[in-house]
Amino acid sequence: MIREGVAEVLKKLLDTDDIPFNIPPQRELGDFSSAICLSLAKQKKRSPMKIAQELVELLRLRRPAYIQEMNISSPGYLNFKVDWGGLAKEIIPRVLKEGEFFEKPDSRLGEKVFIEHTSVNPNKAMHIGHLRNSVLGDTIARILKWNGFSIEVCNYIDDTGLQVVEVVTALLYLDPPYYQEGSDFSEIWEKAPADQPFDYFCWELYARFQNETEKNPSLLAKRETVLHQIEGGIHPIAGFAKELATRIVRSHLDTVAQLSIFYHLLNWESDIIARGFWEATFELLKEKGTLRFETEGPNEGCWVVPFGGVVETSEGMKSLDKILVRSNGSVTYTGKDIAYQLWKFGLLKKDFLYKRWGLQTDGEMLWTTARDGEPGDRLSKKFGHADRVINVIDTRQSYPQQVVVESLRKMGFEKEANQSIHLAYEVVNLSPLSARILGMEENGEKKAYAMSGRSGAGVKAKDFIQMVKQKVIEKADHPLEESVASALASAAIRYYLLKFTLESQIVFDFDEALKTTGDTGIYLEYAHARACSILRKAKEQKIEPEWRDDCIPDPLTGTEIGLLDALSRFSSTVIKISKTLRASQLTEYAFDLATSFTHFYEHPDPEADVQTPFIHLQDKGLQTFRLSLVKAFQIVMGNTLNLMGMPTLERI
RNA sequence: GCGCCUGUAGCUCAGAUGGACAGAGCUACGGACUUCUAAUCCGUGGGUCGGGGGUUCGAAUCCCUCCAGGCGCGCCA
Repeated sequence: MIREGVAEVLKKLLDTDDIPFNIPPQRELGDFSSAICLSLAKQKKRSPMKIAQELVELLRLRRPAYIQEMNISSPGYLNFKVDWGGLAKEIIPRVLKEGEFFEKPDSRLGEKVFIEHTSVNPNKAMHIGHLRNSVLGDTIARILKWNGFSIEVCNYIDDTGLQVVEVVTALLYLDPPYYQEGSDFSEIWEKAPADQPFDYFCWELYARFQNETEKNPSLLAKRETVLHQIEGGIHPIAGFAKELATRIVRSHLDTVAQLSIFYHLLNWESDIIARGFWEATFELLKEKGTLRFETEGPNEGCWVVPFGGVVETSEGMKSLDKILVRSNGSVTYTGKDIAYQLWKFGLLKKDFLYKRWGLQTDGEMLWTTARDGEPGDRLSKKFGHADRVINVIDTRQSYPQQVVVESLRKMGFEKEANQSIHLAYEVVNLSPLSARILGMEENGEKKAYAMSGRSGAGVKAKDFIQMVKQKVIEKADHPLEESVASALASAAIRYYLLKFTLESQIVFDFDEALKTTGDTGIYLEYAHARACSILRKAKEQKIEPEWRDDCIPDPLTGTEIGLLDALSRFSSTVIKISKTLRASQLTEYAFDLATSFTHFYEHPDPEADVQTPFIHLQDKGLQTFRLSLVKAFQIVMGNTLNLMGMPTLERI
């Protein structure tokens, strides 16, 4: 609010886009400053001090909002002192009045952002690495929605991939009774024990299958058969696989719902195949001249997108070109992904059929693509046809994602290619200690151990949620209600998974992840609940302050100013993140906001020997001001927590 | 071999567009609860920002190079 006002005036005066701001070394110089004159000195061929002097003169005439005083310091810094009283007069009543809509941008009708996240293979339980994906995607969706975009969140279900095939094969043929052609699968389903979650059962089964194939290669032949039966879509095993995947998807949805993560649509790969997306894409690719059929070389007999031909590497000759259709005629994952990306933008003349999956715990309907669904044009809502597409996928898939985007570009869909965003993040690994706790083999040198569904190595998401909940209960100094413990666990986990930058690999360590003090989601919840408690106590004592502009003290104390400053940075922070898509910038802000409040709470009068609780203040004007500031904090903190998908507890 | 990412305090990490003496949490040590919530707060200690060059009035930030680590370069997904 403050800096933006100054920046606006400076931009007009200087005809520049970028106005950098920073904090001066001494508080006496100003509340913030800019080194813009230093960087302009060269191009204007004048001394920075001269430019600064002139600018200050001009700025005094324009009077940017909330600026009390300006000065310059050597070698040419512009320093600004904020009129904190003036800011308080503007911001506090506005927060109180606007509540959850405080600083919310107008909706940008017509701008639709499609976000795909989670997309876990439906053949085993989720682990904490998958959670990072879901939490990132969900948070970005919330932030973009707040910024006025129309959003559609989708979870892609790869139900025809090898991973599902292997679990199906394992369930049918690893242990007796084995599947007999024509049987109704009831005996097969009974193999899953009733006292264990189905996704956990499959987690172990999948890992076991990997081991068993080494001893018993005939299983690989079985796998091959099952693969074709599922791909064909007609054999009863295809139906069985779909049912298995469906059960796992339910488990996944149940898992992420514990962290308040919901979707609009489930997209099944089997439907992409069944609805002929690939055939349409294949025609389009050929029509646009994007594809090449190889008649010689290592890719002989394949349809490829050229990306640099054949090169020599230390491992021999390799092709940089991307194969979309194998020599046996089958389509690769990247091929299907291009088709899917085209659909997301509404560039494909094919569509899914849709039906309702069910109501989610947030009260919203979840839709799914389905063979027996309705055509999209008969629905009240329209899926796909996005202006921008964000795919939340870990960084290991950067190359194939790039291929998808460049293929769109080669097809002439330049605009759509530019609006295709791969939100890449580093994976979650395990610390040596965590790996040891999980019973993984360590080689004693590595700093991080990759989780692996194949070997069954990893911290399962639901286990982790339960552990954090247990820890929260242990660490509390009073008994916690069940719902409060769950809410705190959810907040702690989301915060932990969001606070790292996208490029930062999370080396998961139980001690670190289970922390309940300091820079954690618990701290944020505690600050919010504390504000609620103050307001509740005040109400109980019949103190219900009515805001008046003349209640603003002069001068304000340092901690009051710190809190006002944090409140004023809310909107610019959220707007910035809608561009950078970096959720860690929101946790950073949230922690700063909570810290500012806690400091204000602990030391409202930092210079005084005694700190008087707000509800005991004799000065009713001051009491009104401080309680209003508490209320304003509680609202903005609540809004911030909502954007991160974290609960807003009124008491802990 | 080529490409991408990372290296900041004992540990885990922030430092968008280059700005004034580099920040936080944890840990260690010393303090503060008859009080609006101590899952908190205050204080102390702790750093040649991987090394070396360069650009610049100014570099953790940009360029080059070297070192160390991770990932990718499948007719897997």
